[in-house]
Amino acid sequence: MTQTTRPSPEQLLSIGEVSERTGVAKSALHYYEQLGLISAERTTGNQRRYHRHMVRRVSLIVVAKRLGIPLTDVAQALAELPHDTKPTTGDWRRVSKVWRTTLVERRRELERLEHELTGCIGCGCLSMTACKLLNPDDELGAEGPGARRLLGSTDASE
Amino acid sequence: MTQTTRPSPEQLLSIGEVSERTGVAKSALHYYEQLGLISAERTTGNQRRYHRHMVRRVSLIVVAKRLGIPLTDVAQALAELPHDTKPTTGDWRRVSKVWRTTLVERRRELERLEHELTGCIGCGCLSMTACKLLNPDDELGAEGPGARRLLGSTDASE
DNA sequence: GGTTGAACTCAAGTCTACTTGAGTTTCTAG
DNA sequence: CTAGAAACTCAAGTAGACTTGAGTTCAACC
Repeated sequence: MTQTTRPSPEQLLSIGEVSERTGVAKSALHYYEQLGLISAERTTGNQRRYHRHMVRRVSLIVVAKRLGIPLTDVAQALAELPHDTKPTTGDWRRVSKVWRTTLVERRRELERLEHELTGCIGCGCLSMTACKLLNPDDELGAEGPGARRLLGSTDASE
Repeated sequence: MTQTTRPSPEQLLSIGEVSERTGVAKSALHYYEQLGLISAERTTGNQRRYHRHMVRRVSLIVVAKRLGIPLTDVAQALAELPHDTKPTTGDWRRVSKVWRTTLVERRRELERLEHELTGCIGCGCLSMTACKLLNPDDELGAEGPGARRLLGSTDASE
């Protein structure tokens, strides 16, 4: 890649267009801008004009939301991307890696829970103490607050 | 299982104890009760006394929250469990199944995203149109709002 | 050049999920 | 019996993520 793109007009998008393409309400786009997640140029008449690459940022925000990642975290991740210029492959790569790590962590958590639930259903242990999912209280209660078993001990890494 | 438990006093728990065992703040427990997610008996002096099985309900609530499931949905799932008596294996089994379905769905979604991101990282396609994750706009924009590619085409089956 | 749809700003409102505070009562250990 | 910890209720506040509304300005087509 690194195709030497000429400084073309790079057709800018209005907020309405970005909203349509991403499925995100205009008001939400305003909000994201307030939080510094996205940005836009302005016409002489003060209307927003988005670079095409902003659509990608918005898409990533949507994904993150879908995964329950708070906007502040998203902001952190996106902070690595330049607002003003088209992000390079390397830029995206960095962000992708961070994202992927988050995804993998979440998936692991889900799998753990899924496994435990499956176990419960399979073994019919639900009524008694053997079930890890539903009985984190008895053995673990003494260790202090927090449903450790349930949440998995994701202590450090996060 | 199905061990014929005598109608023992079944040591009831105070709100403080439930809070400690589950790691959920007392105020949150009050709140959950308001929403009908949990319930408790009362002493003659009007203090809450929880049955042990309520700890499990709370634990499930915690899990659901962790998965980003809104409390209203949790309420629906828990609606199948009796408040007043100890849920039977069958009761839990039903809830577990619903839960597991949700888990599986979420995990699939994550995996899809993970896969796409991995592809992006692996092939270095991020700069151009081939990347499904970051380019849902160009080809799909014409189809109307919504980041379809990103969210996966969760049309029918699920 | 006028009108109409799209945008703009800024303040306020909404919804979820709780937390905090005030003032009061109950429980439990000494 | 009494002091202090723990609970209780009810109202109000908070934080995140937006939406809604009011009043105003642009932009684009006929």
